[in-house]
Amino acid sequence: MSSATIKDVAKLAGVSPSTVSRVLSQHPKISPATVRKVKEAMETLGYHPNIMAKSLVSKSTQTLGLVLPRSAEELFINPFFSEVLRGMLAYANTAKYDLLMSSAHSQQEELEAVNRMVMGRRVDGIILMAPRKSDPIVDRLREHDFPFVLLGRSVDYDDVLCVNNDNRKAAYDATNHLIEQGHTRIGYVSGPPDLVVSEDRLAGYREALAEANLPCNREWLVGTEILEKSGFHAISLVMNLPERPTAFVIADDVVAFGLIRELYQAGLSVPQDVSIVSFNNIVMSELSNPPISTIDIGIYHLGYLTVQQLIRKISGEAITQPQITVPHRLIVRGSSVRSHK
Amino acid sequence: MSSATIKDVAKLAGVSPSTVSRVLSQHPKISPATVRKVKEAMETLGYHPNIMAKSLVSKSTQTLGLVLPRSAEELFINPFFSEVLRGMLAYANTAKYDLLMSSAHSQQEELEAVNRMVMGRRVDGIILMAPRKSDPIVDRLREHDFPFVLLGRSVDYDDVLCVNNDNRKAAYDATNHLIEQGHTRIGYVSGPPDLVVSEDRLAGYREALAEANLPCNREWLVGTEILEKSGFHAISLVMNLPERPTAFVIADDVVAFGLIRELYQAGLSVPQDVSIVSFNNIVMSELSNPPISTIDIGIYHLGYLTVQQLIRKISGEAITQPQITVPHRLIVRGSSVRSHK
DNA sequence: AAAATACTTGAAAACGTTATCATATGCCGT
DNA sequence: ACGGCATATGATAACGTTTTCAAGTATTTT
Repeated sequence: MSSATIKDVAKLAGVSPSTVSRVLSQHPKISPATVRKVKEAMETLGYHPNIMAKSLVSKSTQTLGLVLPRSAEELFINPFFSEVLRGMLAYANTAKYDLLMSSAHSQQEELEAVNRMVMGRRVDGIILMAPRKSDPIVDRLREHDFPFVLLGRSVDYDDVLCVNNDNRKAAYDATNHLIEQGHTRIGYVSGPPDLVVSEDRLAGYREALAEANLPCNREWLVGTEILEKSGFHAISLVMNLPERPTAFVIADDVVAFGLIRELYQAGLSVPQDVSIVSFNNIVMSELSNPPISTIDIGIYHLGYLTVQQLIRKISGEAITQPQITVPHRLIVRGSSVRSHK
Repeated sequence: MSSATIKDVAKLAGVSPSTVSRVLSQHPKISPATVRKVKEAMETLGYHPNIMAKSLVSKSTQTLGLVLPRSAEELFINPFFSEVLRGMLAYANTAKYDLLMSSAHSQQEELEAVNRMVMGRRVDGIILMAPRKSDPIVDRLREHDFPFVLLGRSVDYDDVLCVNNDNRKAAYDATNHLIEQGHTRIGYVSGPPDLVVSEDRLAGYREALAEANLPCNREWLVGTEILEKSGFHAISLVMNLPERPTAFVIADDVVAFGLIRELYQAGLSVPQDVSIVSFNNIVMSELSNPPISTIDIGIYHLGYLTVQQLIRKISGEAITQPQITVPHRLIVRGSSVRSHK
């Protein structure tokens, strides 16, 4: 039951394939009568254009590539990912684009996947998530002048499209909030250290402390992976220090969840003994006990705008602002304010 | 900078395009010397095959379609989705398949997306998530004899491929666990009512109650959407009844989170006043306070096996078992056991 | 040593579209 | 009424692969 081709439609409608193609692409100079005939024929045959053939000649696939970074395991478990994907799909959908996803377990596979997509002309543009410092793939795509957009900040070039938060400022705000609550010993639990975002946030944290003339003890810097479990031991180490922090800025809500639980088991409670501010404002941060104070970074928007920028680039629209910053805002909840001091 | 074609490679290597194609597809009868020459040429030209052209003639795209249901908003916010996607991508990756995602806001769009993918020969097979009772898309794909797999149970046909849990038994187990803890008034908070899975779980819940000769009060059945917020009001209603439940089976961990918080705000605590068992075992259910007792349904596996089945079907392998059931297991945590009775 | 057989390569036709160019028809101005 | 000019359609050549068929060369068989 192989599907009908443009020729079948042409034959049934009594016109040439060219005419059918013109009807398909809504060519202006075509008589209403013919349009009707052709559409009728398409209907009765259940015709749908073969996208491969179409792409082959028109060189446009209406598809965007999304290669998941090799740290996908971490990302995935985090609701951050589904939310950003939701934003991406939302815009893609309005522009009639689809998303082609590929996952990679190693940098080698990552490069292969990009090559398959890009060089194989399988996608019109590509989205790169969570860039590391100086990513070879970025260089590659830049050389080939292939449309792509970074979800995150570009370290090396300032002409590449990217959509990002002001992570430095966000961490600065988070830290400042804790300072305003009267904390003087504030720790930091970071994400994967080679991610650009981790670096930026650490900088903002440091800046806020410096500005308030507060100490930034190396021992209070927990360098955990984004997965919640890995940080556990580190946390107990920190909390057993003679001079232990009374508050933490945490790079991710999921990590915060783990931390709260860990502290609870150690007999410490949030926010009475330790205050907490984290990042992302995932749905469950509001439902936690206590609810988690967090920086809402507009994840959905991040995804939405990323795709919007990419599609603009592909359509050849002039891009006035290659680097977009999505605003963040601090949401204060129970984890960082003690009801009765 | 348009990329090199197979002809360019052929010219540089001094052979015919056919030969290059044969090298590409690892044809057996081709001399080692030629292979070397051709590979060299491909290397220097940075050649990558054009997948569109390849698919056009070979009629295989190495791509699987995933159309997100119109209730995607709900699904997405739930970590369930990223986990199942992770499993899907993992297997797809090993088999060198990519995933083409499309989101739909209405049933109309859903059908369009499937048509674009299937009739446009853009994918080799398609994954359908969270099927509703008697889905027209299933009928359609069946008619066309197009490879597809259901993540969930097929209500109407027993020859369609599907990967599922024994949701009836899972709910039965969850309910039984609460009964064993001594509860006699057990409520149920369900997911979207038109989903097959909701129906199955409700049945299991009822069965367990009936078997234990316990009442199944209609007023204790909270029909919430899967999003955590919607259930709030309903819950307060239930808890204000003269004869209120002392335990709940909850269709989803995220809903459980919301419920615990809501109860807490009403001055009730878990598990002292109300016990809870839910479904999915998302990462955060372990990190909750108290940790949530839940049925682990093997989400990752669900996704992994779904793609495995689909690819088997596509490859024409004989499928002995069209319907696969992924085992579940009850994980007892703090939300359902009172430390000191 | 001739014939049969195996192995390796090339030429050309397909796959289902779009796009360019040419052609036929009807209409207008003079 | 006739050359010119829109307007609507058709023929044909791409697009970059794979695949079938045939042919050329090397190797074996009798």
